[in-house]
Amino acid sequence: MPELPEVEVTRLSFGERIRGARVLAVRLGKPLRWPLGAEPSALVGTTVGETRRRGKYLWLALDRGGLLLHLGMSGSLRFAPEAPPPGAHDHFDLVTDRGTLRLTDPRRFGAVVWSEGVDAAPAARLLAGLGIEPFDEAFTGAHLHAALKRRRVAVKTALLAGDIVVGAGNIYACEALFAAGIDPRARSDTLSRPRCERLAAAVRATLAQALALGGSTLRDFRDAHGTAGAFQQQTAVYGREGLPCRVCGRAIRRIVQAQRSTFFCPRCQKR
DNA sequence: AAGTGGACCTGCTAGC
DNA sequence: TGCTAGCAGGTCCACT
Repeated sequence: MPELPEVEVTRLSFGERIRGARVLAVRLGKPLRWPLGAEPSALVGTTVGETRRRGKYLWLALDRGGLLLHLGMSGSLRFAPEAPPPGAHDHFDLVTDRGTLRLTDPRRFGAVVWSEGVDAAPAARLLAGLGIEPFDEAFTGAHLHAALKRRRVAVKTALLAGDIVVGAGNIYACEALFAAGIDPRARSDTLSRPRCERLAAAVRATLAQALALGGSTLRDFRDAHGTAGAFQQQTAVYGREGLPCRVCGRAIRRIVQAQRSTFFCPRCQKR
């Protein structure tokens, strides 16, 4: 699910509300991708600080250390004053005096990991190697061009890898490539500087638009209030195999790259 | 060293 | 109606 817009929408929907809350209890469900790495009881009595995002990770600061959260493929967070009894897919509850922050994640690719700090293990190790933030001013066409030059993979694969720029997952990588008029199969080191300028701008614009629409809800994404996103209703290519391109009318194609579906318009997007 | 494929886990849908 | 194959928003790790 959750690419940068969904993670950021989630953060915005509970970060301020939970700030300053006192932790009353921690409840764990089935195992997630990694163990919590702390005794749940050790978190009780601490106070929640700032909620930050890095790539698709969230960092929830506590008095001492904090929690690094990832939503995986199917995770979502809710924060509400009253939480119903945990269901089969509710695998983490942070019960506070202002409400319960609950991770629901059917596939359990998500994670909640306690760490002494963002810059300490294990958080630091998970965040190491992440690419630049797309809304950072250092993410320029020049930066992208230089990074893509060092690879010899399909440009879509390079975007998805997340070590050049973070945040664009399968939906938004497809959408950004369409917006930039670039064939997802084009080899990363063949893209001209001007095309990289267009691609960098398209990545930012696509993510910004998705953010403004509350993200994409394909099946189960919700923000911390329980609200669904709306971006999925206006994708240009993602999930539109066989349907006419909104620009030229040609049928959108689906191919597989790096074991993921890629959608593109064979006329509007060029190598 | 970069590139590729498998692994993790569950649920839903299309097709027979 | 019921079963099965295929697919799903991510990313770490082992291997070539």
